[in-house]
Amino acid sequence: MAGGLDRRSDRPAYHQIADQLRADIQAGILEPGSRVPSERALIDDYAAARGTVRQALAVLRTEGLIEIVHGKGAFVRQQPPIRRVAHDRFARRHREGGKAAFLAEMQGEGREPAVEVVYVGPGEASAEIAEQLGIEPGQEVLIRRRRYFADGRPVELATSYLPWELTVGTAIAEEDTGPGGIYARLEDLGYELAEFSEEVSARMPHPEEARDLDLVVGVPILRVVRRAIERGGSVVEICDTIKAADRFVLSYGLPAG
Amino acid sequence: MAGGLDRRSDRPAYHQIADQLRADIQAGILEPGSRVPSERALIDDYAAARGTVRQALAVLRTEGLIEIVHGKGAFVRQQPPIRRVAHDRFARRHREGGKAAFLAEMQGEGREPAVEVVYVGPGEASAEIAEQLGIEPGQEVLIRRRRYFADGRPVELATSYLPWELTVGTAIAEEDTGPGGIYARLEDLGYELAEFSEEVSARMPHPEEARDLDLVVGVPILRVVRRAIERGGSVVEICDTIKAADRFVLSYGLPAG
DNA sequence: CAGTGGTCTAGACCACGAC
DNA sequence: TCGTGGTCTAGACCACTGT
Repeated sequence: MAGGLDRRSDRPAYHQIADQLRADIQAGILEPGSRVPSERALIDDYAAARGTVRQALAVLRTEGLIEIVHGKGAFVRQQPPIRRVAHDRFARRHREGGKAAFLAEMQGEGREPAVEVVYVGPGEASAEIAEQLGIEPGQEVLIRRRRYFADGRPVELATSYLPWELTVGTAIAEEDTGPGGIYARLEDLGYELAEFSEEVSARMPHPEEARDLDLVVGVPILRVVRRAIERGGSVVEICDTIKAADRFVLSYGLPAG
Repeated sequence: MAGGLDRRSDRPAYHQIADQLRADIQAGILEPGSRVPSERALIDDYAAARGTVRQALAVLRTEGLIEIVHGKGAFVRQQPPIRRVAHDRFARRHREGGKAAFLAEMQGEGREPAVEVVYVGPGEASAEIAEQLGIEPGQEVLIRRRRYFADGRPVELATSYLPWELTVGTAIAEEDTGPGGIYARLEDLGYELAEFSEEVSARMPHPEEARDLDLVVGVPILRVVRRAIERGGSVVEICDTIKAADRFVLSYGLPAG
C-alpha cells in the first residue's frame, strides 16, 4: 500500500501508519466493509515491530473508523443503518393507534422490533429521581427496565421510574402493559399527559452497557432522560435511556416565537 | 493497593488490573482529580510487564475514567462543569435582548463567552446542504465557521450555510453580524423565523476536531444540525455544530397532544 | 492446518514536568 | 536531576476463524 515511514520525522511511526490508512479509508481506496491489511502485512510494508502497527490500528479503532475481529482481521466500519427518531414520537395519535412509541417507530421503518423486559418491580428512589418525581428520597418507586431490539440486534436500554402508589394494581406494574404502553395506561388513569421534556448527552459506555448493546470499541452512547409531565404540571414518569450512538439520530423541534 | 492477579483466570491480566482500578474509582477510594498509581508502582504491585499495565490504563482512558498526562501521571477525570442548553434558546425574546444565543446562554451561567470567527465567505453547497436549502448542488452559499469558547476553553465548533443571494451585501456576510446575531439580521430582512429543527447524534471526534476542541482521549462529540425555517416554510440557514460531549447537556421539549 | 488477532514479557531510548 | 509517561523493538505463546 505505498507504505513508507519517515523515521526522522517528529511524528511517531504509529501515527504515520494510522494517517496513511485513514487517508486510504477517507479516499475510498479502502471501502466500507473491506479488510484492512493484516498486522503481518503492515509489519512488512513499514518495517515496523508488531507493537507499533497494533498501536496504529488501535488509533483507528478508537476513532471509530475500523472494527477488529479476532481471527479474521480488521475491517473498515460500515455506517450501519441509522434510525431517525422523530420529535412527535410521543404524540397522542400514535398511542391511540395502540402502539408504544418504540414499536410504532421501528415498524414504520420496516424493522422487526422486540422488547425484552429485564425487570418490573419495586425499587428505591435515588435522590435525583425522587426530586424530579416530587417524592421523598428512598421512597418506593416502580422500576421498569427493558432492552429494545431492532432486527434482532440490541439498540437501546431503558429504565423507567414511576411513583409507586400511582402504579400499584394497574397494568403499568405488569410485564405486559397492554396497547399503547404505559403512557396510554397513565391516560386511562386520568393523567392527561401535557408535555415531555428530554435531556440529551453523550459519553463512552460503561463495560456492562457495551456488553448489553453489543457495541464495538469506539462507539459512544447517547443518553436521553425523558420526563413525562401531566396537565397538573407534575412529573409522572422518568425514563432513562441509553442508545447506541451509531444507530440513532434524534430529531427535535424548537420554538422560535 | 491490595493488588493481586489471578494468573489462572480466563480474564486477561490487564483487564483484572483495570477492573480493580475502576472499582477503586467508583468506590471513591480514588477521588476525582487524584493521581492513579504510576506505571512503575503498578508493575511492582501486580508483578506485570510495563506493556500490561499500560494496556490496563488505556482501557480506563477509552472509558473516559482517567486522563493521562505526559511527565505527570494518570488522574481520575473530574466531571467538568456541564452547560445545560435550554430548549427555548432561540426564542425571539432572547434575540430582542440583542444577544446571540451562545453569548446569552453563557452569560446567564456566569461564564465568560468568546467567539473566534474562523471563516466568513463564499463556498460551494454540498449535495446534502443544497437539498436542504432548496438550491442546486454546487451553487454558491455563504459559509460562516466559528469556534466558541467558555472561560477561555474551546467548547463548540459551528459552521453555518446560507443561500448566497440572501446574504450578499448584508451584515450576515460580515465578521460582526451585529446585535442578536444572524437570526436577528434575517428577521430585519423580512424573514420571520417560524421554527427551528435540530438533529442530534454522537460519535468519536476526528483528529482535527479533537485538536480544535482540546479533547482528551475518550470524549465523544455531540453533533447538532440545526435548520432555521422561516414562515414560508423554506430553510434559510443550516448550522452544523460539534460540541464536546463532556461539556453539554441538551434540553428539548416534545409535544404530547 | 495456516493465518489472523490477543496477550504478555523484558528491555531500550526518548520527551516532558517538577524540583 | 529524577520520576513520569511515550515510543519502539523482538520475541513468545495463546485463541479464534477458515480451509
